[in-house]
Amino acid sequence: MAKVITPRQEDYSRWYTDAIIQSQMADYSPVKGCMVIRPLGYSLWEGIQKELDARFKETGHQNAYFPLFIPESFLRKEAEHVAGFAPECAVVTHGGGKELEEALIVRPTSETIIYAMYAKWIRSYRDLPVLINQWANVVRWEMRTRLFLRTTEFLWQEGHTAHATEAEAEEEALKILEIYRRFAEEQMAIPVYTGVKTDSERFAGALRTYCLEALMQDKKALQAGTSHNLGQNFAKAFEVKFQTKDGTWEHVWSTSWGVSTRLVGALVMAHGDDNGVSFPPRLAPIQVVLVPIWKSDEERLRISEAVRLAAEELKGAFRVKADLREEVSPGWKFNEWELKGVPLRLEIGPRDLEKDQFTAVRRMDRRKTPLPRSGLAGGVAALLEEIQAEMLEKGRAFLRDNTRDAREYEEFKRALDESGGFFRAHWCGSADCERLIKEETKATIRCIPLEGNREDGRCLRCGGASRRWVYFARAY
RNA sequence: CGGGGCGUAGCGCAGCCUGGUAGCGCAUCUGCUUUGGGAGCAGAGGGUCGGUGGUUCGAAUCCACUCGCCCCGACCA
Repeated sequence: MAKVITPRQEDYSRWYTDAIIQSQMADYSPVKGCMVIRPLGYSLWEGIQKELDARFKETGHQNAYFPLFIPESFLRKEAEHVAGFAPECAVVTHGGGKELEEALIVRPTSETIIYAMYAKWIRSYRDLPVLINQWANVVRWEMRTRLFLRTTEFLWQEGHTAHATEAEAEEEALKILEIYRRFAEEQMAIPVYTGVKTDSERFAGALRTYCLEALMQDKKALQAGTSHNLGQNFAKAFEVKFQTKDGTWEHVWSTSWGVSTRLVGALVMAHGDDNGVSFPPRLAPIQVVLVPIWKSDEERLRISEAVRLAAEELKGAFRVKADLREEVSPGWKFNEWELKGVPLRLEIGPRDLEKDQFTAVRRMDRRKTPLPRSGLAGGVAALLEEIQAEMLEKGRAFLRDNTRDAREYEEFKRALDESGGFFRAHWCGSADCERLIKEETKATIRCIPLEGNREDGRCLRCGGASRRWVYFARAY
C-alpha cells in the first residue's frame, strides 16, 4: 500500500501536516485558521498539562480562571500592549441581538483583565505575592496559520504573578524559565537554548522577555515558551498598588509566562520521521503496544492469552494498549502504531512463545530486543527509560551539531542557506543591525544567553565593538 | 493583503484542453481463504462534480461571478 506521508526530504512542511492529519492528532476545522484537536493530540496536551501543573503547584502557584471576554477599553490602558495586540484581536460587537455599548475583545492574552482584578484584591504587602496560573484558550487573528504551531485559537497556560519587589519578580520569571527548560528536556526530550529577547522581540508591555528556543529537524528555530518580567508597566496602567510596611504605597512588580499547544507541534517536528510521529515515553499517550502474531486458531488462543496476561501485568505501571484486532494483519498494526508515535512495541508470535519472550521494538530506530516474559514490567521500564534518554541525547547531538559560530557576514548568509541551524554571532546591540540582518537573511536573534556568552568581538553586520555573542536562526 | 495551487464517493485522484449515460485506487459492507512489516479472490453499496448565474438541444467540461481550503511571503506563541 502507498505511503500516506510525504517524506521529510521531499517537502518538510507537507510532511508535518501529513504526519499530524494521518496520525489523527488533529484535523482542520470548518473555520479558517482553526483546528480540531483529536484525542491523540489532546492527550499529549493533557500530559503536558499534568506535568507542568504539578511543577507550578510545587512552586506555590494556584490555578484560577478569568473570563474570555475583555472590555475593549482595558486593552487600551497599556500603550505598548495595545499596539502589540490590537491588530490581531477578534472583537465581539453584538450580543443578545443588540449592538453592545462597549465592544468586547476575545482575549489574546489575559494581562489586562487579570491586573484589573489584582487592583481590587491587592491592598497590602501581606497580600503578596499573588501566584496565579490559568489554563485557557486564547484567540489571535494570525494571517498565516499552521496546525499546532500557530492557530487562530489555541490552548495554553498563562501565569500571572504580582510581587512586592523588582528582585522577586525577576526571580519568579527566571524560576519559571527554568521549570520550562527542565520540562522540555526531561519530559519532551527536546533540548533548548534559553536567554532573553531583544527589544524588538520582547512581549508588548514587558520589561524583559525570557524564552526557550528549540531546533526543529528542518533546522529552523521554534520559540517553545516565554516568561516575562513585566516590571511595573501593568501595575501602573491598572493601578495595582499595595501599602508597604512603612505605610507608603507602591505599584506591584509582576510577571507573566506561558506555553501553548505549540509544544505539541514541537514534539512532532523534533521527533517525527517518515513513518509518522514519535513520542518520548514520558509524554506518549500510549507507551507500550502489544501486537500478537498468529496463524492457526490454536496459536491465536494461546498468544492472545499471553497478550492479555502481559497487558494485565503492565497496566498498573504503564499506559498500555493490547491490539487484539483480528481484522488487520500484524504488519498493518506495526505501521499504524508507528504512525501514531507509540515508543515501544511488544510483538509476540509462535517463535517468541516458544522462547517464552516478547520481541520489543523501539519506535525511534526499530531496534529489536528480546524481553523474557518473566519480569516483563522491569524490562519494559528499563527500555522506556533508555528510549527517553536516547531521544534526549539524540536531540542534544542535533542541537550541538547544528550550532555554529558566525564571524563574517557573507559566510553567515551562505551557511544559513546551506546548513541552517543556530549561529553564535556577535551583535553590537543596535536595533538597526538587528533589523538589517533580518531583512537581508530572514534570520532573527532568537535570544541573548544569560551567561557564558561574554566575549569581545565585532558585530556580525556593522563590525562595531561587541562584548557578547547571541543566537541567530531562521525561525517559525 | 500579494504570489501559486486545489475543490469530482469517506480519503487520494483521473476525466475538463476537444461539451454527449461520472470513472479509478484505497477505505466501507458480505463471503471464503489469510496473518513475523500496510494480505488475496469474488461480490455489493456509495457522488445534486464547492455555489450561483450564463452559453448550448445538451455542461464536471466553455464563460462570468462567488465561496472555501492548502502552500509560499509580510504579522506572530
